[in-house]
Amino acid sequence: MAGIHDVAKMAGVSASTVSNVINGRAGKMRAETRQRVLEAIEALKFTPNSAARQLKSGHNTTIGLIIPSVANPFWGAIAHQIEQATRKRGYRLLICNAERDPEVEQSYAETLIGSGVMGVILGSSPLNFDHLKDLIARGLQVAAFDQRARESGSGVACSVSVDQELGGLLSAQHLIGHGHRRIGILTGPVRTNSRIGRVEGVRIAHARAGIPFDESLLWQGGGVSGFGDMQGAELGRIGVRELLSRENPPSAIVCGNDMFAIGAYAGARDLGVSIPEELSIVGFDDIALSELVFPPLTTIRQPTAAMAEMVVDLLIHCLEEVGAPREDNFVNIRPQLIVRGSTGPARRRPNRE
Amino acid sequence: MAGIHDVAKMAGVSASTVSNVINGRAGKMRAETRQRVLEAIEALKFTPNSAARQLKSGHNTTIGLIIPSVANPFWGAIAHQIEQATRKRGYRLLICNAERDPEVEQSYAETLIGSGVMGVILGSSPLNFDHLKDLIARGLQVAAFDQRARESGSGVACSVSVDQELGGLLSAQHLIGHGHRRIGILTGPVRTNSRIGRVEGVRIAHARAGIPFDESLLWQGGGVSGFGDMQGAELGRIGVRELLSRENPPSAIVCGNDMFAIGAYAGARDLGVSIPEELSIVGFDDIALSELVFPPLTTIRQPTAAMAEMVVDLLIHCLEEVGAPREDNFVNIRPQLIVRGSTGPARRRPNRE
DNA sequence: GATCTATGGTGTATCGTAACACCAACTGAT
DNA sequence: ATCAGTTGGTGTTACGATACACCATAGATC
Repeated sequence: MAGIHDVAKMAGVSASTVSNVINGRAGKMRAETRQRVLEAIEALKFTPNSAARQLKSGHNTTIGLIIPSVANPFWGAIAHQIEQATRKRGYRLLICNAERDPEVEQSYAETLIGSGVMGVILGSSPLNFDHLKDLIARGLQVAAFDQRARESGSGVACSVSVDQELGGLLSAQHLIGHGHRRIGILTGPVRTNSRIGRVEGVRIAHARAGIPFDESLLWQGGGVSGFGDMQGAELGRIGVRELLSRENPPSAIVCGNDMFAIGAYAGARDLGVSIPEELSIVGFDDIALSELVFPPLTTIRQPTAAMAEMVVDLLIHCLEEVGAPREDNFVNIRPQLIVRGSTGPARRRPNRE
Repeated sequence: MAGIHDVAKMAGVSASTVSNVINGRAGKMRAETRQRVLEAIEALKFTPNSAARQLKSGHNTTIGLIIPSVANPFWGAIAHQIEQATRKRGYRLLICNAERDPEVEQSYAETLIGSGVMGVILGSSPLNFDHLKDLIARGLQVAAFDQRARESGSGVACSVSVDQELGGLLSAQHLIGHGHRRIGILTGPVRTNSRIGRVEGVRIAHARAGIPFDESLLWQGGGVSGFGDMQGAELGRIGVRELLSRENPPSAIVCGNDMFAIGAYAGARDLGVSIPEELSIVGFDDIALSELVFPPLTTIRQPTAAMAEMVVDLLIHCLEEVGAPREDNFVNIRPQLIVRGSTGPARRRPNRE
């Protein structure tokens, strides 16, 4: 492996000059010298050793992304968009899978900080950031994605999120507007701020319409320890079957995300229940698939491309200008209800009682 | 940020001893000393700086994964499984999105090598590895995933892949067995070895059955420059509409992957064509979604979990034992036909001629 | 009592780069 | 002729962890 000195020797200059060439300080030398150095770099296939580089400069241009699961297309798409946004700004992205497990998250964050990363985007929407407090104290900048980091006490530098509560509200209002009175919820464990917000929105919609929300219709799948991110669709399938087998089943279901909804399609089919005639379903996220399944899924759209650009912008800003976080570092975006074919008027319910 | 010296000072030992503690050379010191060091590490929240560490040792325990697109659930799942396998072996994984673009691939590979990564798993199945030749010459170990690296001239260290040709063969044979005589193919540009293999398999099945393969039914979407990995489903939708609008449309379609197939479902629906009664569809990959869509998708299963373990094993082996690559570093796995509901007997075709 | 050998450490060079303080040579003005 | 300013560099040091050679002390052996 060629080092900067080899290049310097070949070009007949000092290592410092080579360093200057590499780092674009073109004004510091003659064009001719620069050319010679460039040729030597080319000839020796020299790549600056980033370990050494960041050892000296103390930081690097990599940011980390910690998400629940790349296996969920929503997070896959997000990762993809964040990666693009990151690359456009001259940074690189390190993607980590943490399954929402605080320990794994912490371990990855430590790994990241150890490799010089100073900024991390966290997609898991945890209830608190205690597990990262030490890291934050050591200078790690954390951007929360998927929840608004309200109390500045958390130490989070910035956040970008859809207004989860509004999303839940919109989906439930849409259903209520169609005459649905018993609305179920299918979600992973309601132990993250994003899910809490969504469920709360559904409750508020009920309250506003003067309809009681039956807590027994809140189905949470994903086990005691897990969060059901990997197997969202499978859980949706199971959950819907369970809800529909009840005494007094719901006529509509709000899903924690689109994968749950797609699983719910399968579960409803298993039972011979047709959508939207007998059961209305609303998703959340608006992944690309939502439009392709049948019936096309009514869902809450998160403008992920714009959000990706935004977090990356905010985080890099926090990284480069070490000012105190301002209030507008915490962005809340209005989600949008996309009405497609999976929701319809509530049919007269065969009154069993 | 605490360094090793701060820890050393606090524990009243030298930096060397701290280093020994960190690196598990427990025999080198008294248990009591070790304990003191450990406590100091804890108190100072010390994380070894991996940049400095790998500067000295020259390498690190990170491997890279370069895939076409995390936005495709197949690759998302693969990334997830490779990440798990990697972590189990004490390595970390750097995931990169390269869209099959040789230039982006090369740039990421350079970035990776610059950050000390010595092994990369490549999922893009390119026709050749010329763009990585220089990097390989500089010591980068490349594992090909999704294609068998036949000629050792490529410099690839190992490979794990499903037998693509066999996959194509199985899917086409299944359809031919159901009486289909006009079989279409829906795929991204046939400019990667994996796709070439799959298509070739379909051709072979035709040849064996003595049926001519109509080349005009090979639909390739994804543009001249792109590879159609991000928008597979969208392309499948467009492609199927195009094929079905022909004079003499196919009665069955083999799809390049499951996302194409799912898109094809939507396209067929757009045209009011029912699956499998009027059109049979076979996918490739067997992603989790395949079982959930309706009708459940007949597809070719790639045993991704096992394959992920295998590549990681092989690559780490190549990394650690610097022996010459043996023949069994190149694994070819038999894919499996999973028959579900999207394929059925060919109906009598309304003979338009 | 002298020497040997574990045991349990320490001191320091080293990795490849960047930052920073220099400096040589030339130009043009006085 | 002298000086200031500019251009185009050079030399040295520091970054943080590690490997390796080295060393101090205690107890064992002759």
